[in-house]
Formats: sequence, C-alpha cells, structure tokens
Amino acid sequence: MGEPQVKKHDVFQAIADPSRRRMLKLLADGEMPITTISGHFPMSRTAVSKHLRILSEAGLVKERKVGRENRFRLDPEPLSELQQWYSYFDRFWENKMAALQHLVESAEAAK
Amino acid sequence: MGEPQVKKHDVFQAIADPSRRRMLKLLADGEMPITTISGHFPMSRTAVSKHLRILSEAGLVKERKVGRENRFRLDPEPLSELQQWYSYFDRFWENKMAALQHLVESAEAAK
DNA sequence: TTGATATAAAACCATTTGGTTGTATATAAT
DNA sequence: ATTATATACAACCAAATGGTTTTATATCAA
Repeated sequence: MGEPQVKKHDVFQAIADPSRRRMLKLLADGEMPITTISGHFPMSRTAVSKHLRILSEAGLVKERKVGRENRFRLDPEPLSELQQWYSYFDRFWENKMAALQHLVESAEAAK
Repeated sequence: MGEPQVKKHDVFQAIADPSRRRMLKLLADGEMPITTISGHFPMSRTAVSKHLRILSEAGLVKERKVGRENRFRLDPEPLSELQQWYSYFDRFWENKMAALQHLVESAEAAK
C-alpha cells in the first residue's frame, strides 16, 4: 500500500468554481493541451494552468507530456464521492422510485 | 414572474466547506436553533451563524423565528442541481446498469 | 424589574483564491 | 542556427473566506 495520499484539494472544493466545472465538461470531449483549453476561457493561460493544477490535485484530471505539450484528460472517478455524499439526502425525496425518476430526468436534461 | 433571483452563493460553493456539509447532515435530523447547531462545532456561534447565512443564500436551509430563537431546517431541493451537473458524466460509467448499481451502492453506504 | 438567554451586527484580521505580468526553459519548425 | 511555440515558475495584487471579539437588542424567567 502506498502513502495515504493526503489531497490538498478535495473534489468539493475543486468543483466549487464555475470555470473549473466548465473545464471538466470540456475535457469530457477528450484529451487536449492547455492551449486548446485556454482558448475556451476569457482568462490567461497561466490562470487556466492554475485551475488545472487544482483539478489535478483533486484527482479529477490526469496529465501527460507529449513533446512540448502537456495534455490533460478527465478522470471522473473522484466525482463518485460527490454522489456518495449526495445520497445521504435521498430519504428526503418521496421514495426510491421518485429518486430514480429524478435521476433519469436529470440525465435526460444533461444530454 | 418575480425577480431573476440572483443568488450570491450557489449550491456548489455552499457545500465546498466541510463544516457546512456537516451542518447540512446535522440538520437532516430536524429543525434546530443556532445554539444547538453551534454545540456540534469547534467554532464561535457567530462563525456558525455566518455559515448558516451562506447555506440560506444557496437555498439549502430555511429559517423561522420562534420566540427569541431562530430555528433552521434543511431544504435539500437545491441539491438536485448537483445531481443534474453530475449526471453529465454518467456516460463515463460503463453503462446505465453500472450507473444504477453505483447509485444503489452509494445509497447503501450512506445508511 | 432584574437578570439571563438567544441572536444579530459591526469591526477587525490572517489566509486563501483567482487573477495578472514578466522571465525562463524545453521542444519544434525554418 | 535562429525563431516560434508550449509551458512552467515566480512575484505580485485585490477580493473573498473563515474565523475572531465586542457591542447591542429582543425575549424569557425569577
């Protein structure tokens, strides 16, 4: 077993920023270098790089050096922590069927 | 139609803080005044009050004056925005069945 | 009425956050 | 070899965050 992996930034804090949420959705389209990502945001490449660092520390993106590029790709796995926390409040929905209904509807809305 | 309701704090930012996440779980047990809530946290009552203000602005808690007390209760509804955002990444799980499996497991874990 | 209780509100503070610009370095293209 | 590209890194900055203490106000209890 490795180190306990103390994350400086957790997933909740990582997705608190709207720019970072947009970056994750953008990266859902596939791996891309910082310059490409940067083209989608009204801020400096350095600022984008800092956001990606935070996402990386939360385990939500992985990086890979290719030539002079640094390519990023999404790793959605840590988002399951979100799902798990959220599920604590499931009992506040009418019943299981309503919860599933809700899930399906939101899945549709996200298409 | 009323005002567009510009929220100063959104649900993502509200749950970014671990103390606020604990407060929401605590309030899942039912309505309670600030003093009671405050008893569960190693910080001043004023600090707790500020956190509750942020949760209130995000629509996650409702307050009600009863005598000299100010009682807070959970309103989980805005959490559905979380669920909706999360669902965008559903396609990264193997398939729908795996997603449901995952949902059920996390629901179990939260019991 | 005199305290005690529950809370709000204001002022203050250190640290973090989200951004900038400027400089340096490695790689690729001509 | 020279130039252009992709990025990292450091220094800086204003505003937001998460906390404190102090002061004030309303309500309940004796």
